[in-house]
Amino acid sequence: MNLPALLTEVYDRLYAAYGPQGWWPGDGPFETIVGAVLTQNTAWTNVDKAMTNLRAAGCMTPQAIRDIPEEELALLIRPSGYFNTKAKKLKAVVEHLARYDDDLDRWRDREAKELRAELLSVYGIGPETADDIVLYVADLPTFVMDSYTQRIVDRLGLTPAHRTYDAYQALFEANLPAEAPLFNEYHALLDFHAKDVCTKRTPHCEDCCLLPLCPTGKSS
DNA sequence: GCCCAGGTGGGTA
DNA sequence: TACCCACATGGG
Repeated sequence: MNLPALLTEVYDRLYAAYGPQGWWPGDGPFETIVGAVLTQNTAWTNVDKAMTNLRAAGCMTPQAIRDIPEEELALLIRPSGYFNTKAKKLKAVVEHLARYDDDLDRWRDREAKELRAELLSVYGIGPETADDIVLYVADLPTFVMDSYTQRIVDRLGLTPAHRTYDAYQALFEANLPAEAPLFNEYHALLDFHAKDVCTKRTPHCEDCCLLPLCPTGKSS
């Protein structure tokens, strides 16, 4: 099976097994950006506590985060871990948003790769966070990779020659139509599969929907 | 108590 | 380019 067909088969199997995931369209573009930063190497349950604190303090707007002292911001987001670092990151991000008068709708007309490159220049925004924002905020097609999705790629025997973020990402982007809704759903399905179905405790579940596609005979 | 969570930036060779 | 390491809380 060629790569486009294989990746389409993977998607179809995941979708059939789990249905639509509905990741991150709900709470508005700015909350999505905040969540993308706070969730860096952090469980979402902890991010949720920090987000609740920010809302309760009236700090869930770019201007409010610009106005609050960094030390107070750090205190609010403490439950999400790395709070000093993340406070600095959020400050850097909202500083960047001021260029657009905090109007994130302006990103929707951009080229995905160009916006991605711009975001990467902001302190605290690395490849995954940039892709989160491009895909889930600007609604532009870029494929989000993370540790879970890389693990599934590996189990499918598709590990790229250079095991870099960009190489894993290119695997999907070069072999699928560049459609934001597809990339959105695909990433969410991969993540759900790796995190909530094939956990480390049961790495090779016998009824895994991807098992027939894994060359090693082990599921993801 | 131990491991890990939807990473990133800075330093070193 | 390719590794290290610090950053830090909370749940299983």
